Amino acid sequence: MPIPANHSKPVRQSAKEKAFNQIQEWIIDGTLQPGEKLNDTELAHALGSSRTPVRESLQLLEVQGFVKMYPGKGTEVTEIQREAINDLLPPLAALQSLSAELAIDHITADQLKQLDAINERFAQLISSNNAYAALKVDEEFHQVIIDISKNAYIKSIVENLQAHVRRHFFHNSIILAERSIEEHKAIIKFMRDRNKDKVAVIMKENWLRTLEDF
Amino acid sequence: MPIPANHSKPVRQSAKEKAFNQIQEWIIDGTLQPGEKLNDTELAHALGSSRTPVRESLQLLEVQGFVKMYPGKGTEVTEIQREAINDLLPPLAALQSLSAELAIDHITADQLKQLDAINERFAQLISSNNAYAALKVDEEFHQVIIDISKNAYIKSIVENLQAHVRRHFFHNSIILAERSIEEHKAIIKFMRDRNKDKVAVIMKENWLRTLEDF
DNA sequence: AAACATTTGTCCGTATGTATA
DNA sequence: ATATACATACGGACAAATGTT
Repeated sequence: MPIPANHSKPVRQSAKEKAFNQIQEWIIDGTLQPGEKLNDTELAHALGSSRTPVRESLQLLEVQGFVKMYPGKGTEVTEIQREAINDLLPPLAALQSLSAELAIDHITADQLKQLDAINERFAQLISSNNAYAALKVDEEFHQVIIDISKNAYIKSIVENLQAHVRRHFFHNSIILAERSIEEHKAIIKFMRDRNKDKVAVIMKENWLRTLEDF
Repeated sequence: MPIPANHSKPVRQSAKEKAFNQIQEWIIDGTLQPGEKLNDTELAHALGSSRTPVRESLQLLEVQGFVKMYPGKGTEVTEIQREAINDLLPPLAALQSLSAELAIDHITADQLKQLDAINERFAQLISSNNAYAALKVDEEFHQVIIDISKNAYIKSIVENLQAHVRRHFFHNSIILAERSIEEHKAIIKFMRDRNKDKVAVIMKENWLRTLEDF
């Protein structure tokens, strides 16, 4: 009897990881509303675990800025102001821009083609008005560049900031404009040309324009 | 009986905070060596607490990149390669540079004077070869700018990255050159002139030069 | 292969602290 | 102001997982 070869990842998820991922998702998609009070006993019950994994997850979520813990008092989901995006995008733009510059030192022809392919998918989702799927593919595009740039610090910081962007998407209907398609093409072109200055400029614009589009 | 007015901060430090700060300090100053295996029971004993606060602290330290936890196996202090500073400084430089630009929109005359004063202290510590104290005052200089820029995302990210820089100071004897004094003066000048482009450039240089000085 | 030793992961009870009546 | 109710912070014990002999 042939055993299925693609047992992919028997990633045993610890109760803590499960709790973390679930609570984070609930906060991002709005199931848990901004300002909502979080009771660890309740959450533990809802997740079928004890309070410990919930508590540990909440602490990690606090570091990421999704909840605020008032010691001895309570824990609540952080508020989300529309204007917070003004604080969020500039550092994200700066790091993505830097990442693109750094990626130029490592990028291969195959990887450039991969970026082309991702941007194709992105374009199709935009034209079919599938906004959320488009956002996820946009994230993928930028994550590939970050992986290529091989900088673990940037990678983890950007992952965190992008989670916040995703939350704004749900709450304040951020949308990605068609113009991003062309900007992505330009980014790929300048990376192919090994033009650090230009790729940095356009990458920054690509992110900051989201602000102007409000 | 007059009660001392400077009861400074009756900051109730929770056991978790105490554990976190102590362990982080031990890692940064090298008391806990890179690669060292951490046993939470031992640490708890050393800190006079139970495993819970230690465990929670270790999880936060993992997010910050100071330890690595292998589920079910063990926890160890992350290695520190001299070359890691090459990954660390570029994003830090980019964010500090951005922060200086943003600060220009808010900075007051008083705050500019405050920066002058800090740089004076910095210069004295450099000339008296007090390297670690100089590093701390340098951090203070940049933290003031970050506070002025009023961007919570940048603030928390930079705090984390600076903790790593401090660790490199202890392990690989990073030193701050006298040239930093003049660069700080230039930064203050350009902020006074509200010249965003120039302050961004010199701020970035101020951080990246640390790399070149090796 | 199986049982052991060690360390982490989880559970839950209790103490402590905070807010409300 | 005191007491009461409630949620968290912490502690200690048990369970699960890993590596070893």
